[in-house]
Amino acid sequence: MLQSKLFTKTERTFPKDEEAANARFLERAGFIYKNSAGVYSYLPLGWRVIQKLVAIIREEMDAIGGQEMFMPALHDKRYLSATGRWDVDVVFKVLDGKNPKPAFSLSWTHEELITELASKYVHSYKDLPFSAYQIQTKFRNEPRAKSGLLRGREFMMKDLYSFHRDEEDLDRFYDIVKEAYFNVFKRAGIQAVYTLAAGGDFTSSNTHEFQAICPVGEDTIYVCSKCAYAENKEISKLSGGGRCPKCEGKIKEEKAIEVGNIFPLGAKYSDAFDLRYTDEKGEKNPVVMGSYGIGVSRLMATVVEMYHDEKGIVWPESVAPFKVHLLELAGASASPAEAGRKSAKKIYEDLQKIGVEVLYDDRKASAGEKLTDADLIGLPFRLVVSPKTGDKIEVKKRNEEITKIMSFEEVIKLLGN
RNA sequence: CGGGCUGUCGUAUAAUGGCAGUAUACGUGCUUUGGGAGCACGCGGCUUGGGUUCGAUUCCCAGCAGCCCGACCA
Repeated sequence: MLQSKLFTKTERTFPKDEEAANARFLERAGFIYKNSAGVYSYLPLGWRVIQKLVAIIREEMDAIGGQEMFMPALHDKRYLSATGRWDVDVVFKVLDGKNPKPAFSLSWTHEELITELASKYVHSYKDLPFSAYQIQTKFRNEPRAKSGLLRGREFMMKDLYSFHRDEEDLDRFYDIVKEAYFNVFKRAGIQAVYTLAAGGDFTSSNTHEFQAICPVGEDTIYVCSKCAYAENKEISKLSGGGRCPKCEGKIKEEKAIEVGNIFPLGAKYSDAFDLRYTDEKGEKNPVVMGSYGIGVSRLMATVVEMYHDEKGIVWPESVAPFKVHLLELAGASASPAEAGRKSAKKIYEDLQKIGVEVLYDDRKASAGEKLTDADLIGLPFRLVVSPKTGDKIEVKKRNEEITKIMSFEEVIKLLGN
């Protein structure tokens, strides 16, 4: 992509009032735009990051047999009424201009919808198990949106739902999802702690959360410094300085961001929508369900919280909007052929040919501005072409201080893996 | 929802009960070019409503909005 064509621009200053690093950097660098508190637009750079995360999540969900689908954001009142969740505080209710009372809500979760639609197709034990997921917008009227993308009123979520004949089969799949989730977070550069937690409005069972330890996190967890066993403070009887119930290791209290969770739902939703199957003996049984969420936009914010320095974001390669930031400093394109060197434009085109994603800063701007922007935007590799580099290219990794001078062939070798 | 802080050009800020200034961004021109270049000219602003006052961007009250703390939080 040509940076001169990118319609967004970086700001010279941080947004006032914002304290969370993800809000400060993502807004300043032009990844997101705040329309209202907790309501954001994803701009071209930010949307590419979301797409990288979505691709990772999709691969891991597909790998465990999850079937991708897409459900409505507009929910008829009958769905939430069936489970008593119509009057939950966070529900946005929609007036349609004719009916004086709201008859629809905006999607805050999809258990009701998928359970009802599953009841159309599931009749026999032969139809089980299966799982389906979607990546969609959730709306929750949070009493206090905060910390940039960490707690929004509108946000993006991957939600997976699984359907089983009994608890044993649910438990089996639960562990499979657990491993898939660890893969997702690891690939995104996030080390997550598997944490025992409560189920809130979703289930009365204990649940598990994937917590990224981080000072701006809203949750408090107790985690064993030896075996990483963890419990959320909201249900825990542990305390900081205590001993781990599993291995006697020392328990530490940590602030953490909940980046994902997995819930055993039992038959709560199946009962509400009469989702039952006939077993081998001809008897009808309720379908046992699980639901599994990953906050995609929150995950993006978490990556920024984990990977930034005073100059800007330091994207892990797996989720960076582009792999390479190619800077052409003034004078470099004066007469490349004459000087016997490859023009920045040619380098840009050749890298694209071999599939390297490049943001090419072809703007008429000072060296200082381009270098500062490169640090702020934070792509993994910075290539500089200038009169000083001659027929070579200067290469710097965003997460390292050293710069190297390389030939184009050496750059290809470095990037082409 | 309770508490606190804050609302001034696009952005970030200053001052002020009576002409609202600076930086940057933006436009034009010229000169520049390795860590947010220089000069000149230009464009552009006081959150809304009420009150006090001869006069309010400024003081007071309320609303709205944003951030932070708390409550809440799959």
